[in-house]
Amino acid sequence: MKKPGKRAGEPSRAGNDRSTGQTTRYHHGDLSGALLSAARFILDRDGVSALGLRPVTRAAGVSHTAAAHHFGDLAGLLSELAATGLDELRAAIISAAGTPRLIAEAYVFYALRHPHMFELMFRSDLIDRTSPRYRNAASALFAMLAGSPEVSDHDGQKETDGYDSQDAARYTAAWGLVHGIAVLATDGRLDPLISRLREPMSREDLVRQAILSVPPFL
Amino acid sequence: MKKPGKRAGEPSRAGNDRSTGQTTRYHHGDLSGALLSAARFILDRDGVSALGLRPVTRAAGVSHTAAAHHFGDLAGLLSELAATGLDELRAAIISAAGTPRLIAEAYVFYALRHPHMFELMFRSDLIDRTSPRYRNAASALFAMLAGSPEVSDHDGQKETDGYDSQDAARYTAAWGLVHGIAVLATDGRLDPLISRLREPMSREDLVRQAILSVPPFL
DNA sequence: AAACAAATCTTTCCACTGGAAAGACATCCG
DNA sequence: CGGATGTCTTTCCAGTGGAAAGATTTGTTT
Repeated sequence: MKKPGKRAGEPSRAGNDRSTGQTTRYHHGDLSGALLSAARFILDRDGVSALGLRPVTRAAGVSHTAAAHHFGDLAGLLSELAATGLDELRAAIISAAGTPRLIAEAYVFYALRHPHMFELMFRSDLIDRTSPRYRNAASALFAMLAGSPEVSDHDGQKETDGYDSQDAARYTAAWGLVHGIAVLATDGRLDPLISRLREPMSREDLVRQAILSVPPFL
Repeated sequence: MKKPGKRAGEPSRAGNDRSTGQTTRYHHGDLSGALLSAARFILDRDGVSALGLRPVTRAAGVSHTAAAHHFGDLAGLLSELAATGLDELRAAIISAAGTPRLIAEAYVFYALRHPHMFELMFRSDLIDRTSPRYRNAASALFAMLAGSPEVSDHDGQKETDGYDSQDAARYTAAWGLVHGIAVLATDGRLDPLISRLREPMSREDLVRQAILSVPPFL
């Protein structure tokens, strides 16, 4: 019943590879990396909904179950991909470091430059937030936005009581503001408003003005 | 090749109905309504990801293609469902009418009370935003949040030049703030922060304080 | 070097999805 | 009564993610 088949071909080569003249071996060498870059390519081009297990593995030239060994399941793969996005966002914020206003702009503009990645980063239904890779990237990013809770020095041993209520409230408001603007802008929710503007304005200009219109960011 | 089959049964009854003793007729009578309430029930209980064509139709006791005639496709059904959510949100805002701060709270608290519906309302990949029902509900809601652009009276005939830039910026910021807080809160993104709070606080309290921490809402 | 163990990828299969196409049934309208 | 029309069902199809087991390469141990 089982055909060992494998139509006649070079015995030491496995998959037919596309575009490159490289001979694809049975063991890919760096399949997880290849899958991640294939996924990134598809994400940027076709959006989150195109990030299937089969499309991605097909683009990498392997069978659709090949990813399981490296990432467990689709959510595992997407979690790592999303984590790289969180790292990119954090890097963008760091390089724009300075005033809160610049940080806010960096957050929103990253989303505008990478709308699909930004969407993926917060699609909790697609990713596994408990994945270590994602957890670390997420807490690193949000620690940068909020700062760490103050540490009190008790007899030389440092310990923290956690965030102050007012700080937490301000942090929530700030994050909510930039995140909300980013979500609305990347989802095209502001376009009806933009099209009814007295004098024309780009998305970028509108969100910049919006950030500037909030007193703490002035 | 085709078996007219239909195993022996009562000739004038079509589907086996569940729970109720009602005899389900071939023509349902109000299938679109039944599908919408079944979808709403599933949405509230199991979340957006459970909103499949087959689960919903199954719950309504009809075949999985029965919805096509009424809604076209799944996106059509979900668009109508999301539109009812937009209407609910608008109603909540109206009933809380008054200060901008109360409007902001109404927006966020509706999301906290109906997190799955709130998610669906803004899942552009699942719904058809060009659907008339959704379009109307959306513009009605957002017109209420932003108000209409000022009308200038030119010789008795009213006309509008569109929104002023500053108004649009403030509107974007306000909407972004409440929307962002709602998204982050309903998605559990604030929970790590809450758990590290010095004195314990509920989600509701945190978002309320967050809104209050923004000067325009004071 | 040979034998064995472990890692990596493929094949095959399964349950599930949304939708197209066509048939069956009910109701309305002349 | 007799279509015509609207409504629902049956059947089929191309997809999806993943489980299970086989094939193949690499590493490890003797």
